[in-house]
Amino acid sequence: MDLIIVESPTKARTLSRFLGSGYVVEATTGHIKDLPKNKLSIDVEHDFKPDYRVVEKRSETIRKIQTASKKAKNVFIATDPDREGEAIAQHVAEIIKDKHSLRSKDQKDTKILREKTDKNLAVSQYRNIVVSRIVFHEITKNAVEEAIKNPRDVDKNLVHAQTARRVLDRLVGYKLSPLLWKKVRRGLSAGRVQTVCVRLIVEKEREIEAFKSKEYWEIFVNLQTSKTPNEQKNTFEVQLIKINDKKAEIQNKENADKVVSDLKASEYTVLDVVKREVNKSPYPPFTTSTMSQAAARIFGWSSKKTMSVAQALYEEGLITYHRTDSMNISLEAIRKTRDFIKKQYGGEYLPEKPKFYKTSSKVAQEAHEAIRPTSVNSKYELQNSRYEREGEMLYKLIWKRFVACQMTASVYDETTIDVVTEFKKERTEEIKNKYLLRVSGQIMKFDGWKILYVKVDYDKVAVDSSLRHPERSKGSFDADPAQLPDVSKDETLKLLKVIPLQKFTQPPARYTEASLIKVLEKLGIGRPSTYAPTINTIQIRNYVEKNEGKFSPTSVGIAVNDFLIGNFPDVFEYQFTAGMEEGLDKVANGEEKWVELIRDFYKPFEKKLLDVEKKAKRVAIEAEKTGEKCPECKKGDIVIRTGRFGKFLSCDKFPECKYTAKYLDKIGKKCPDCKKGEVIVKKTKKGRKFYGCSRYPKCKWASWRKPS
DNA sequence: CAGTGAGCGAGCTTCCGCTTGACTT
Repeated sequence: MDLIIVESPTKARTLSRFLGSGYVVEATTGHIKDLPKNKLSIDVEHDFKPDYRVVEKRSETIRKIQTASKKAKNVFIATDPDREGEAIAQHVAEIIKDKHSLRSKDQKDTKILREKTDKNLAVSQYRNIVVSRIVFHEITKNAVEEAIKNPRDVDKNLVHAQTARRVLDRLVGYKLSPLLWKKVRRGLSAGRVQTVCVRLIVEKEREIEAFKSKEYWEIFVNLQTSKTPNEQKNTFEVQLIKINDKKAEIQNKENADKVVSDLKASEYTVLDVVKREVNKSPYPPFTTSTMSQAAARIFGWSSKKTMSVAQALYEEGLITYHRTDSMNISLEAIRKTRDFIKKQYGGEYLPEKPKFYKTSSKVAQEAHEAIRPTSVNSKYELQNSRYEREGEMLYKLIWKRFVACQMTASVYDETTIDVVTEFKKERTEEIKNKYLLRVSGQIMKFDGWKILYVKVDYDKVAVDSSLRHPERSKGSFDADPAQLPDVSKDETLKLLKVIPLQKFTQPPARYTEASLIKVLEKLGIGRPSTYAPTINTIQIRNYVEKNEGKFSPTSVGIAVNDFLIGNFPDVFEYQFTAGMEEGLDKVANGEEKWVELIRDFYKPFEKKLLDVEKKAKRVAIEAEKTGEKCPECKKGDIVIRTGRFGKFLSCDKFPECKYTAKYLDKIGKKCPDCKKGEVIVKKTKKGRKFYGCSRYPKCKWASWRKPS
């Protein structure tokens, strides 16, 4: 019997199904060793030696792996092919070795026979067991069999890269958080990822505050061609785009009036009619990031919800792994999908060659495939699940996006009509300006991959606004070309109407979960497994608030942000993680020692730490005023403060006046149960919002959903 | 189901990344 060890229990189940009886497959369920969280667990004085311990919650898992390893002939450690996976592999090797070392202690005659690395043959050998490391990037029988043919030893350099990553994050988090407890408020936290996340939100808010709206004008002209006698199709609308060969920028009413009067006094000639064919390629298959963005935009789901639903689909065997930064697709899946497309839609929907997609992210680890249905032929089934309905919605979204990514482009006919002004003879003297106006539009000639979004029954679920290409903002006015009359070069047109429109520039948009994840991914900050938890953390810490789906910073968030950015600018630079990744790559390649990497970071960091600890004053957090006067001392203002148990009301004359009161976040509705109390918004210890009655504990009504 | 803030000082809070459950007030 051979033992294979993977990370995910679902993966273990899948593997044992198609590998047969010669194999036992066990899962680690993530990391099995880590730094204990109640202390720093890093010996800064002695080369940053980390104190990795077995994770308490995994003791049962570890025991199972150890027991199974005793019966095995070969142990293949098949944890994910990335940095974290290599560290888990190392830890698995250690706990297996421990088991056998224990035996050698008990029974003097059984000891480790050999522990060495050969080039091809692998391996650490204990008595009659061979332990080796294998990797595969897709869950197919082929991939696993290939992997088993190519065993290797655990890559120590890659493990060291993980150690460096882990130690760095621990040092940043566990050195800066206590500093915040001292200088700002108890219970706060800082970290390489979460602090940058808050920073993005704070800086966006400041951009919005600093934003000054500017007036501008867009001018449209309705024209008529005499060539087409057919009444309904002989008019069209063009937009002013250039004045004297320069981009038309009209900033106020005076200028707009001048242009309008010029345009009214002009004659119009067709300068050019350009027709061309435009191809629109399908979108790449989903990754965690793009899937979360799409589900947020289309269904309005939080990333946490999307990930939970995806987890259910994954466990049900309906989709591939959902925490991934990769767009790779197994060749087998591509082949089957191509067969499906040809059969279902016909050859014109099938490109000559399969389409491959590549991640643009430099920090991508690509341990898994893209998110795709495990079988394009399989019908959706997820009965008796709490996510029955949502599961279907998400599955169909994933299914379409994936099948589409292997289909041909959709083809459009694009028509662009350019019109120039000439001046009526009698006014040539007055009007010196030359105006260029344009209209362009596209009409679908061949639907290609868009057939999935137009005709297929699945469409009720995903009328997909994410699929709109961002072609609109090219400065020219788009129209449906079916509505464009057939005009020709040098033709004279009749002016019908000039339409000036006053507009104002809009402030930048606040982040949503989706746009935040997009930026984090672009910056290489955080990983697919941490996007949702990070967004959760910064809300639980009360650094940011989500209102109508948009994030804004709280006064605590702003205070902490300014303190950290002010004192530790380099750690929370947007480029810091990218720099760290570069260093980690060097460690992984054996070009640099991990201890050196950490030392180079820690030396100046520690100095700064001591400096700030000594010099920085305690930061005052601005309390929000309610506008009410204190009923006790009649002098102070009532403000909203945050204590250990959440928000409460107090007098701002504290400590002279000790008035306090409960803070009730009323939504303006009576309790549906007792009809006497008010419905208020409360938060669980974990930070989740729920609705309750203000008369609690007299009335015990509570609900996760907002009462109607 | 009272308590919260400032300060006193005991004992506590805290990171990121890998993986799932247990199941919320």
